[in-house]
Amino acid sequence: MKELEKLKLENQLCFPLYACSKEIIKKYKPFLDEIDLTYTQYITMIVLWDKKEINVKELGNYLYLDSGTLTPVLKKLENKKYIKRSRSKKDERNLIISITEVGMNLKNKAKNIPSKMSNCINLNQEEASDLYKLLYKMLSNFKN
Amino acid sequence: MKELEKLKLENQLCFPLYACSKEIIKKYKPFLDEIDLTYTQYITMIVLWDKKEINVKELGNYLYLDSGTLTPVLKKLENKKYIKRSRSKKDERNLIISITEVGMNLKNKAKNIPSKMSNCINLNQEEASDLYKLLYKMLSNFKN
DNA sequence: TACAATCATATTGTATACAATTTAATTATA
DNA sequence: TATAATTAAATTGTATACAATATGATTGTA
Repeated sequence: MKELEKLKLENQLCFPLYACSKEIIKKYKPFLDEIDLTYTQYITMIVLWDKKEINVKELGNYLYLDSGTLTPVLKKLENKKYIKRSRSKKDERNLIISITEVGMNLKNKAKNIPSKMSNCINLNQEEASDLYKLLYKMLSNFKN
Repeated sequence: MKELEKLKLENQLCFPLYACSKEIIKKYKPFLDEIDLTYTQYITMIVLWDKKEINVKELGNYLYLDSGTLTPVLKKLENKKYIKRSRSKKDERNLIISITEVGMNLKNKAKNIPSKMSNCINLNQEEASDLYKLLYKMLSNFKN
């Protein structure tokens, strides 16, 4: 393909990635509205439902987000009483995020969201699995 | 898979899509900095390099963006003299975006960006092609 | 032809993202 | 052990995104 051909929207891999990501996140909205979470807040809670306790840096490693994004998100989740923010006593630089009981209870309300989302995506099991593998292969390259 | 298993970051298709999209856009940054464009401005210019003239609604259909996002982006591109914004005489509701000569000249400076980006992605031709097809299959489902 | 409905864009408000910088704490080292 | 270097979060500034609403133009229709 010529250089100028490659410079078209339909010939760039990044564009459908960017558009798909946004469109799927829009599909989440009605489900997430029911439990009063944004997508970013949702993926944060997903990590916390699993880990219970984590500092901002580690959380950012999981989510590919930095403190500039996470600080305001975490403050909002704290206002909603889903998490607590407290400094580590061992190392005062670290902010420990821990899930509250209210936050833990939210998991039960969220548990059917993945199934609902699967229904919004027109890929079969195999296609979804292929896509998943390709995306994680790319992601592995970006780590660090 | 159990419902609660699905509620993990590594079991949701949307998350790697969201993370990959952001990480690739970050990879564009040094190349786009050289021609003083953000990613959103870049994909806007890509459409204009091809179409030369288009209204906001149509542009939004290509980019999966609405006027709330595009209006400020287009004003910035106009400030940089890459495009002109003018109302259609046939239908004053339509804002016609047209590329300037300066804007058209930018295409030459941008033409090697796709090749540079390909080098940042650790997928071979076949994998990239598979990924591309899966993403466009998903996207087709979101149109409208 | 009034005027209701629709349409295209702009505006407002909220929530990310992220680069760059700042602040405060900890660690390494002269 | 002072202090330089490093680290973790927070802050600042800029640029999206998008829902909801407003505005002005056009179209459909009673």
